Amino acid sequence: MRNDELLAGFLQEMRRGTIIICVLAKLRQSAYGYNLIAELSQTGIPIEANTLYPLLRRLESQGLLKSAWNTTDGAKPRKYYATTDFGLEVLAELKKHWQEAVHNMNNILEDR
Amino acid sequence: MRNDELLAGFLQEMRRGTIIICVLAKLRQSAYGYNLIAELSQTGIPIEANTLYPLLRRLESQGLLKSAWNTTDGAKPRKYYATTDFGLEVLAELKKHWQEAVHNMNNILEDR
DNA sequence: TATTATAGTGTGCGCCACACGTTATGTCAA
DNA sequence: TTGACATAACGTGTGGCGCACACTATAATA
Repeated sequence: MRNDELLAGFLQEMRRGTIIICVLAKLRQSAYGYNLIAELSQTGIPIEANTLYPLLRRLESQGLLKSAWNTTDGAKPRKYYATTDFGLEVLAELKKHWQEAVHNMNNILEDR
Repeated sequence: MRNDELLAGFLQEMRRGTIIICVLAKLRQSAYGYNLIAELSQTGIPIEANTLYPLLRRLESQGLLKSAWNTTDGAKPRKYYATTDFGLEVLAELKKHWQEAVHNMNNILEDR
């Protein structure tokens, strides 16, 4: 396997665990899928639509997100998602662990 | 599903992408599996033996690690692994992307 | 003989990406 | 005007990969 293919795989794995925390954090302000993809992309966190949509549904089924269709403004129906209170609790926990992880990683990376 | 079960799953996902970079970094000094587990655990990065062993083999098959049995000192045979030059290159790339990811994550987490 | 150190395998499950499908809205030209 | 095409927005089915769990195996040591 070529160098860049290998790397691409690893980076994908790296993103994998962080996507959830990104989504929960972003959806403290409600947004719809298509929009979220653009915003995350802008912030340097690319995510495929085919990855995000199932993720949103999963997080909702776990009670971390709530959703509502917005068809009122006469246009394309959009499904707005937002983080629930429970989601915020989980986010806080994840954030804590994330920061610890970053700290630990830095130790290992800088070590010798 | 209960709160802590959910969290445990997410944290596992979070570790998932970082394990490779930890292993590559740690094995700049050669070590054997059982030992590595202890060292990583000490640094706050727990990893299951059943996870690490296949990982080491995979990374070796990808040319990122090299291994050698040490049976010389008359004791339990230990398989020492160490990061190859190629592995070091990949590590450098991963490190770069990791630091970017941390930066991006911080933006999202602190935002608003 | 039991425990611990050390390495390994087989299986199930979850998640991401790829490919594809679907509906609705705008838009531009014949 | 209308048909063709792009694009916004949401969705599903499938494959592959990697982690964890449970388990096996061997050597040393107490």
